[in-house]
Amino acid sequence: MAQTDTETTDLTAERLLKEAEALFAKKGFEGVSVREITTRAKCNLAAVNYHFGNKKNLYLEVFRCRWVPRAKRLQQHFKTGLPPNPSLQDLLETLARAFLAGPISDEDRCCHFQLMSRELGQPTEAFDMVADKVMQPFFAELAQRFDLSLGKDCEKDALLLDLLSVFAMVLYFSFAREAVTRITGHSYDERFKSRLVKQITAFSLRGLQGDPS
Amino acid sequence: MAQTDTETTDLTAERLLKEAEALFAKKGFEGVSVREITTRAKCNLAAVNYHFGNKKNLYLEVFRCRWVPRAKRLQQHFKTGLPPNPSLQDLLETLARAFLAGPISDEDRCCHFQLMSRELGQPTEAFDMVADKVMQPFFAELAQRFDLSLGKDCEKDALLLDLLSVFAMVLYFSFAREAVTRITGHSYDERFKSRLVKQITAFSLRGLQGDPS
DNA sequence: GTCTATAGCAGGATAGAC
DNA sequence: GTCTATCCTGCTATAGAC
Repeated sequence: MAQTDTETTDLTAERLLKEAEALFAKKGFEGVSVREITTRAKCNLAAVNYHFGNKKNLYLEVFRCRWVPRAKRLQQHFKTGLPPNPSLQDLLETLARAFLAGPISDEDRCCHFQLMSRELGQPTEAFDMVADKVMQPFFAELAQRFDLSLGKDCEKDALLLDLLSVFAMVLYFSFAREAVTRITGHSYDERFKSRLVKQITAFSLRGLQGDPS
Repeated sequence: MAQTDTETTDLTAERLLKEAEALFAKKGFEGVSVREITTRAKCNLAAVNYHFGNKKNLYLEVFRCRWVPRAKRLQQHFKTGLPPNPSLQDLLETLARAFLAGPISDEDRCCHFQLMSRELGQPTEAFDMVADKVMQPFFAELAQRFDLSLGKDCEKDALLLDLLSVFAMVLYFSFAREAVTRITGHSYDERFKSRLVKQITAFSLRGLQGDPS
């Protein structure tokens, strides 16, 4: 019912955003044509320019309207999935599971991390938004939570590098599926994804605290 | 002196490969035009088609003639950098240092990992070559070396996942420099790169063996 | 808000002179 | 082996009918 003026009930624009996201993730900004996007979205070639002004702005809106909200949802899922007084292992396992096997479709997950890794390697304007709205606040919050569980002997700097290391694994196992499959021989079924969550949890738990016993 | 017939003294082709690699790494295959490559290589537009047939084949030759040899050099540097009876820490530190601060220019290093991460996320024909000629043999060799240092209680499967986890960090800290800089506030000077080597070594050492004491 | 039609340009590739 | 000139396709973006 109540809707802002910028986000009216515009099914065409929604379809465009959806298809554009999938294609940008798969082929990159330059690898996709407006024609391909509009064809897939079953609308007219001119629709991109009408709704978003130009191709580049469509790309930015994909991040604004789809990527950032999904990232927030994943963060939320992590938070609500935590037990009351989470141990370090709880934190790591809930985190890994939220990102690797969280409450979104596998297709969306691939899409999400593909777009992310493209921006990580080749930052554009979208990266600024992601860094400000998603990465910085989330890492700040994570740092706090882990700080509590780790005791007092860790400097801020070291903790951030540790968190980045954990994040590196999450990202790698999400976006380099083909390579992981080649090396390990496993395909990404539910069983293997669960195995990966355990791997990241166990490896990081030891990595973070040194001695688990 | 002795030269194969496919790799004659062709300075233009060399320049093309060099400039093409830098541009493909920076902007991706679709983001670069043949015109841009030939302009940078200070040669004629037709040179790409004359020497390599077409743009796609130039991309493949970049991997064949530059990427794979560089990867082999890095692997070699890792091997010769190891002490006679390497401990687990020796293995990890030498490995991390070879890739993060090894015997190539920083420009080449960025280039190398950018191309790699593009192929990891979006495998093309080049990925097959890299997987067969570089990844598979290197991981097999690493698995052997780490197996010796770790004792008998590790299954092959778990070891591979551990190695992939280490590799995930190496890759992430190499190709996501912008994000790492935003989160940590550090720029990639020699000091910070050394810090990263220590981080990966220490984190992985604990992650791999559980109890460092 | 959606369409067709098209302007205007940049892209990869090639032919043929030198 | 290198050049110029050019073909032709495909692209983004826009104008204007409906």
